[in-house]
Amino acid sequence: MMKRSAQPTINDVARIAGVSKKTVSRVINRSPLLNGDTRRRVEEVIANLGYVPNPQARALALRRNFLIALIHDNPNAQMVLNVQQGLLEVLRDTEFELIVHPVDRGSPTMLEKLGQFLERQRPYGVMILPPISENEHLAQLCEQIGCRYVRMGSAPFAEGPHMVASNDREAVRGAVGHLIAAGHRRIALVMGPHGFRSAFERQKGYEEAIEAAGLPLQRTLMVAGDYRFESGMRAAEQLLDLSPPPTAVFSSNDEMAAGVLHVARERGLNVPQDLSIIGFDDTPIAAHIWPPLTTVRWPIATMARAAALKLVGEPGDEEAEASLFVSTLVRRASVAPPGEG
Amino acid sequence: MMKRSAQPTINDVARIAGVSKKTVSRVINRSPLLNGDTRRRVEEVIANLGYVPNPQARALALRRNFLIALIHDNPNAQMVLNVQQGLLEVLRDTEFELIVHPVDRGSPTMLEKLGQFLERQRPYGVMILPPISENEHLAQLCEQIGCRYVRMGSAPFAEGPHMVASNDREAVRGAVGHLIAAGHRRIALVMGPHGFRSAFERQKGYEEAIEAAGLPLQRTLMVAGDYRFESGMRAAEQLLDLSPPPTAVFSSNDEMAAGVLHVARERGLNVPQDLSIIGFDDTPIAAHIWPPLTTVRWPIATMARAAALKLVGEPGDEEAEASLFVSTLVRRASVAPPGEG
DNA sequence: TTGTATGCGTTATCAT
DNA sequence: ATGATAACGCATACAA
Repeated sequence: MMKRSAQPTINDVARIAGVSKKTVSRVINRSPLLNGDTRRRVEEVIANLGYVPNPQARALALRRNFLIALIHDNPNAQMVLNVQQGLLEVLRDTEFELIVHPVDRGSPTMLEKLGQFLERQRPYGVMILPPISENEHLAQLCEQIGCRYVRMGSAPFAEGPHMVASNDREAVRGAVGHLIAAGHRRIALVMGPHGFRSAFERQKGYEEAIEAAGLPLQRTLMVAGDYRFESGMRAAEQLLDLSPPPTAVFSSNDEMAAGVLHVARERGLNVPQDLSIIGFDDTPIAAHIWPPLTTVRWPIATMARAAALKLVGEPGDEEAEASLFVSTLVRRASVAPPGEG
Repeated sequence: MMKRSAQPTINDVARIAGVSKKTVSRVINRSPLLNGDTRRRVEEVIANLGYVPNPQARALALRRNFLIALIHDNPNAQMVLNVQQGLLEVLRDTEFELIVHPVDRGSPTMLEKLGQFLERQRPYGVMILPPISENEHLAQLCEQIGCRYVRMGSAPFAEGPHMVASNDREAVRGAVGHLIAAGHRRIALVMGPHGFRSAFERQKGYEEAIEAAGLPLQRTLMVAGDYRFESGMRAAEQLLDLSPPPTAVFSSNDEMAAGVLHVARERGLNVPQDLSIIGFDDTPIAAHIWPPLTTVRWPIATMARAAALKLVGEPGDEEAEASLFVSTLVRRASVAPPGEG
């Protein structure tokens, strides 16, 4: 029976500690009914041997893997990465690993495939990113399969244990309020794509700020976009052709804001003197374009950490209780009072 | 024994097909010694039942998981994400899943921890990103443990089956050559951090291009950076204080190039009229700043796909043979002939 | 509080 | 070419 070459198993621990496998198993799984002495003795052997339970065997016996799955579809790259970082900060030094599973929203078999994935892989928990997180069927699927899940979104559309949300509406209200406070009266909105909760919330935030200031809501100042650079350019062209053109624009994300900036520059406009711009996301682009972009930063990594804690944390963890996170306005150089209009 | 509720198992298939478990197993694993009739019959039952082998059980029996691990440390976000996309394109619709495992280069226990990770998780294969991919000990570790691996880098520093490399040196030679062809003679280099192979290769490419043109290699025109925006700014300040200042600068990545652009703008310089700039990476930033940045694009996603194929593909796959990939110069608006010097 | 026997779903060994 | 039986390493039911 010489196979001491590889990892020690639960049998080795049991034999050396002079107890049964089951007792070792109890120590590992923190069973409450266990003699303190026995526990200490076993723990010592475990430490000496450097024993770590075999994840594959555990997964088979428990019918549950020690994996956290990140499910997303087509959000911006920076967000996915920030989420991964936040998740991994919590998962680091735990027995959990992160598995990334993109899906094709729009595919008719998406739910079916995801169901197969969950039933096969049996992850310990899943983190679902927007916009696919808004899909109620997906949440129900997790529920049915009995898989823990946390949804991320721009508004709290689920219960606390299953949700990490930012307050996009409020944040945008603040951002547009900042424009109004600077003296702007003709403020445009570049919207996100139809059907996205984030786009909806940001639009609402804009509308509420405009109305709160007693300003008229003008449809011509609200133009559609799809969160991409090019759509920001198209929106800017449409907006700057207006007479009079807006003196400021709030863009529902940074990438479109960069597009607006691009067009403004092409037309010889000075930002912010001739046109103020505010974006949303605080991507690296925002700080690196010229002028540096005033934008809304949402605490993605913090939200991801909280989500991971909800998924794998001990109950009662304070940090895991939070499920609403506030975004803040990052003031840089793309906002100024309006010029002579 | 009523548990037909869940997934069908290999036993169900065997019973219905009227064969033994082992035979089903042989079908699944494409064993060559198998009667064609039997195979077809079993395959039919498998299809009818929608049977899929349980990954956890396979992992336990095979002592090998059907996971591909992406190991990286602190490279730029865009690269990690592009790699993930490339990898996932190949892994999609296979039995493999992607698991992301960042490491802390510099930590003295890094190798040890990684060893534990590999022995515990037993991934089917690992993809190692630069700069940690340059660590020979890590490669040896994979070798010892018997884990397939592919290293990614800026030069082919390993054998084909274990390497996907770009030709940074040649690409930079071309980029700097482009500057020289435009008439520049005082061309600066913003270097990457010491110890990075990519930084080294890009520097060599610069030097080779300068020397090939019969130009003098001037140390004052070669300034250190660390691949971050701020270091690009510091480099630019140092460079633009020179008299005469350079008429063009090649930056070893886009982020630093954006920093150079930033400082040039602060000093009232026009780009490209007063200063031409070329970057490296073709990150989204490059296309979205003003002026759009001429830069070197390396085919990260393609490299990642090839790596995935090396890891999980059938032997003989042509696409999996490739291990050197060419980067190309993307000409945008940040290069012009030098003004009156 | 602890141990025994058995199951999880697959693959490997060694028969036939 | 196929099958019976034993791993694989851990957890659970039930007994002690």
